[in-house]
Amino acid sequence: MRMTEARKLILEELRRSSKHPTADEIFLKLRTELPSLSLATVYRNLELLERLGVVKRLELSSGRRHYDGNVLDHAHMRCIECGEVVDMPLPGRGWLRKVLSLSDYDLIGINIELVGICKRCASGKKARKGR
Amino acid sequence: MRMTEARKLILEELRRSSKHPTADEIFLKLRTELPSLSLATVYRNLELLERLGVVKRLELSSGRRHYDGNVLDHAHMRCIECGEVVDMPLPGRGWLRKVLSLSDYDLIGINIELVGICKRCASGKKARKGR
DNA sequence: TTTTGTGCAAACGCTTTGCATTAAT
DNA sequence: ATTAATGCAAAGCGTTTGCACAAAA
Repeated sequence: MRMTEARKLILEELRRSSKHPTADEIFLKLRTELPSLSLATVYRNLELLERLGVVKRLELSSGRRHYDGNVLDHAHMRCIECGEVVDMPLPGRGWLRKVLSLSDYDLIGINIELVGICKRCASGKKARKGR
Repeated sequence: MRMTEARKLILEELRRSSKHPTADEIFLKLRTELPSLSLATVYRNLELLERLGVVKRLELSSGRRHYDGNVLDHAHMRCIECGEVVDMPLPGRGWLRKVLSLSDYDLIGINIELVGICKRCASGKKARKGR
């Protein structure tokens, strides 16, 4: 694996921000620093970084895929108005034990998405940008 | 709202099975009973039934959207090998209270997806069909 | 008879891929 | 020099939509 300019920037961007960006948000952001960058490269690198376990793919119900530079497990809260996503703690061990005992599954991962309206949107102060 | 043949069959199918089908799984299933049915109609009815709160849209990380005839809140466990989805209980109230106190959001809904491998797939007895 | 619902096919939005070219090693 | 990585454009795939027609009410 070669450490290319694109790769480095994408990883830095994910590590730097806590904003859980989508592929094209990353693309638009980095385009200024690396004008030759293409969206396909962003997608390819995100897939690779995810396979390496360096970055986490978030399956939110926004229709788009989000990425997270923080691999430690946590849940997410998404605002249905503006699309903002913030980190939340996981439920306690008790629930997990219950789930495992009920299911007969080998657990690989957990995706927890809380959906709501953030304070700013609730008070009508922020422009709509997501769905 | 008119109770058409298509509508009735789609709703029945969702109520009957605990399989959390996708739009096109429903389409393929009902095609035998109602050959004139089109995929677009399935999509339109699912959206309508969801708006009515009669059916629930599941945001799983399979790339496709699943629907659930059980509107009561519960989590889901998905097998990454065969795509099977089974119901699981929600975490306890304690975690919810913590999340709400930390977030400043008005909570609207919760999507919890556990990802794992079911017993049959783990023992190599079932054919791959999902992702 | 009036609308709502439908089938069809085209459009859409995000993601993936084939291929020729570029650039890390 | 070798081969992974890239840009571009096209293809893919699930979902949505415009429109003329069909069928509930």
